[in-house]
Amino acid sequence: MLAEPARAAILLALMDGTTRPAGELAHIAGVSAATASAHLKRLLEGGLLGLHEQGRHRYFRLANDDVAAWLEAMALPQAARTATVVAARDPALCRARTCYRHLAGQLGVVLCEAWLERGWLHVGSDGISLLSDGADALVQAGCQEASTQQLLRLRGRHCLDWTERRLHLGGPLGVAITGAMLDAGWLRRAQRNRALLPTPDGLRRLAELGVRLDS
Amino acid sequence: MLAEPARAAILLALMDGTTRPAGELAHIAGVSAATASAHLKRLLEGGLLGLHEQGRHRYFRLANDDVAAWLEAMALPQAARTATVVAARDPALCRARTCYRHLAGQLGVVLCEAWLERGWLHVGSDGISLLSDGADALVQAGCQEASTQQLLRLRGRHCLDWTERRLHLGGPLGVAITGAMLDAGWLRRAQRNRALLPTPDGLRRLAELGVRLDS
DNA sequence: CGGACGTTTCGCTGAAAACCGAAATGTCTC
DNA sequence: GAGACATTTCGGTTTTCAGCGAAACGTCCG
Repeated sequence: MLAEPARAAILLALMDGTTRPAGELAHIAGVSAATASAHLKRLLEGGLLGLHEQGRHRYFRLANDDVAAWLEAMALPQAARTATVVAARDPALCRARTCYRHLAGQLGVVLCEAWLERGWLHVGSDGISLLSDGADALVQAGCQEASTQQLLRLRGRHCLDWTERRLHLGGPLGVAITGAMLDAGWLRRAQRNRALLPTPDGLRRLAELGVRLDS
Repeated sequence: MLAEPARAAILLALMDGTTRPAGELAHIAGVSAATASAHLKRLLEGGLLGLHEQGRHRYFRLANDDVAAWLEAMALPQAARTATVVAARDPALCRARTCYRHLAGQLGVVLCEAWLERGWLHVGSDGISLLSDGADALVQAGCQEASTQQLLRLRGRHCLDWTERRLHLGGPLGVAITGAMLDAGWLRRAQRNRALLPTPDGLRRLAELGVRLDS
């Protein structure tokens, strides 16, 4: 499936969680609409893509979080070679970005590390869970959008960061926490790419929670 | 690389950590020696295989643990469909087996779970480490082959089990612990497949370390 | 209704590569 | 040194499939 450059380009373009019509994906992949249509059909039948039809448009997205995690894992060996190049090109992308739908980059790694240290995150055999101390702290710091009940139920998983080469928090729990921070205005999505820009207020709140960026 | 069934079969055959000559791999993949030779050349140049030449034989193996982990990750979606079939076919394989070179199956999952519970394993952002309590217990239980100094330095990583659907201990630390248990005679390799057979003595020792199999 | 637009289907071409048999290479054994 | 064996290289055939243009289909808009 990923052996074809055109298909890889399509999947890569969707890895930020966006939803795009067929024509745009054809342009991104650099092939004709007819060719792209054939690829999209195969990816759809292979269960890698999801589809949302609306009028004469057909919007494609990754099928689910598992697919995104799988693609991240697949891309690791290749990314190891070009990681330095990517990192040097965009510092913002290196500091904080979305890894599909959860927080990655320096900020993601530091958060995972700090909260493990404080005992807010617990690693069990069924995944990573957020303990009540952590959930309470998150809400008290102003992240009211986070539903404590929900956060305690969700489980996360480790995800290897291809710029930092260290673990950060992914899975449903990671997605929920990242979403709550976006809703609370701590982070803002960049227009151009997958970068996440911390707001001044967000930086302050995160520091209260033990998440400090060196630079 | 994996798009070709013949190449996939070759890699799959080497995933148990074995080392096999070209002719055998050709037979396993169901292609002629000439075809297999071409595939092996590509896999070698691609850095996926390692080579050990001995006389007129050329023995191939996976290049390193990273490749094995990568293949495991690749195979996950497919394994999910056929997992039940495989599990039903061989109970021994389901209880304990090698996942490349570390312990997997029920025994691997239970070990990881129990030692996390006891605080012998610690999950940090740089991987999973064995704390001195755990290393001491392992040696005291009779696993003298384990070098305490070395074990404390090594780091492990989570590995998702495709029969149990839960996490177990992989990475260099997992390999070292599994190797020590094999050397100590707690486990024995099966002839036919990747199964690991616990010896009566091994079962007793493992139970002392909190690793109990239900059945 | 009719034209513009996004998308898919169809028919076809060309290039990549998987595959095999035969021959060549290198190694072991007698 | 001769023959058996494992493996690779070479030459050639066949299969596979990405890719495109043209046509067909369905939707939106005036």
